[in-house]
Amino acid sequence: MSLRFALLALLRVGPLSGYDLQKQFAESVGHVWHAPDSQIYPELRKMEAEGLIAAEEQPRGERATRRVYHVTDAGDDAFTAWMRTPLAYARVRDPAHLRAAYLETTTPAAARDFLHAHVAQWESEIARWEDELTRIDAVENPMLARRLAVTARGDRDRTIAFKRFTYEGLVERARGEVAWARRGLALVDALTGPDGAWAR
Amino acid sequence: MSLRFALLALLRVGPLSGYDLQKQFAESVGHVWHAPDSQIYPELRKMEAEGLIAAEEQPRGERATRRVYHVTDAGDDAFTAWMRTPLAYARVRDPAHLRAAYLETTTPAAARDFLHAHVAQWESEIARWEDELTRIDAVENPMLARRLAVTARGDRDRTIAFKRFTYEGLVERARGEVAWARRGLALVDALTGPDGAWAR
DNA sequence: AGAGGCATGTAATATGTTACATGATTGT
DNA sequence: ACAATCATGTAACATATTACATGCCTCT
Repeated sequence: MSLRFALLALLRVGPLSGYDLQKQFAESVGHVWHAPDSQIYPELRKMEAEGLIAAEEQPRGERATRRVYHVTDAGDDAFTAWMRTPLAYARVRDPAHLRAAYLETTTPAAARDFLHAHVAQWESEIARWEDELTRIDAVENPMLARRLAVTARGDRDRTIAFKRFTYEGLVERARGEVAWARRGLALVDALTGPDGAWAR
Repeated sequence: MSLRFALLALLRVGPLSGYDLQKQFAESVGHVWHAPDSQIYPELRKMEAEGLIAAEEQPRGERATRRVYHVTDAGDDAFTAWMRTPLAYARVRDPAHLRAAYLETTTPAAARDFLHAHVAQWESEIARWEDELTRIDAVENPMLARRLAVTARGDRDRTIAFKRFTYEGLVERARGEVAWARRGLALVDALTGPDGAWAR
């Protein structure tokens, strides 16, 4: 359900072809809401059918065409309406915490592997998001630059402020995950005997 | 994919009917991995077809029967194998952070509503999980009590320790969400003019 | 002529959500 | 007799994942 609003958010900045959209997606909203190309193209068609966006076909070379999408008034309304609607929170469904709850059923080695992987996973996400943060500060992100170009002076600070707010939140959450997993590693150590098996 | 392992984790403690399982689920693993009844019953049938669990039909009154499931050796193997397998991390897909990234496109009032709802959402989760934590300490949780009853003395501490570890992690993460949203509220205040609209 | 990127998808499968449906049994 | 709760699902739909498929255009 959120995918279409992520797409609308990008298209509201200016028209884009499906391909461009998909590329930009990966390096902006994609950090927050991942979607593969194979989901984006069909969703664009559906949104077109529902009148939220419209395509302009542009010739590309002799035979090929590309479809450049723009947001319709209906699409704009749908987006702003969504922004005013309470979010539907999904129930918790978290594989890492599910596994954590049963770590005593496996070996200390497997428990450590899991926790190390958790640290690595979130550290790599932190790296991506911090990278985004520095690019936000430098206004290097292509999508953000386009956005700021069409944005009135007074709005720029807000746009940047909420981007920073968003990514800082993600980074902090990820740091929490890392800290949690490290505490888990300490716990495994504390529960392990000198022979490497669980202490008795 | 994780649902079946959540179910196996519960059934490994001892046989349960689909109904009992579903009830216990809601107040143990369900805090970590939510699933509605309508997903549990079919999954049990699938797991039975795959030989991970087996059902024993018990008469209930004159006409009715209940199917009591237990874990087979194959199911036990599947569970321990899963515990040793690296977790597949899903890509980030987070509606709240998606919306946060575009808060400048709505009114300050709508932004505040969203952030207040975020605080409320996570505070209610915190309450549930902290409740679980006190019940873990009191060994009041029926599922945990059953589990400890079939668990050798030395394993009890570990079982409890990892449960605590899991729920503490959830609570901390949720606290992070609350703190983040509160910072967002302060940010909205800072960006709002005396007329209640965005400052220019 | 060939590589790399532009451009757009389909198909099959898995997973999850929502709403609906039905009837038996037990305790009051 | 009736309510609560035990007990087990089906159907329809929405969403997401993975793998595969196809062909043009531009630059070297």
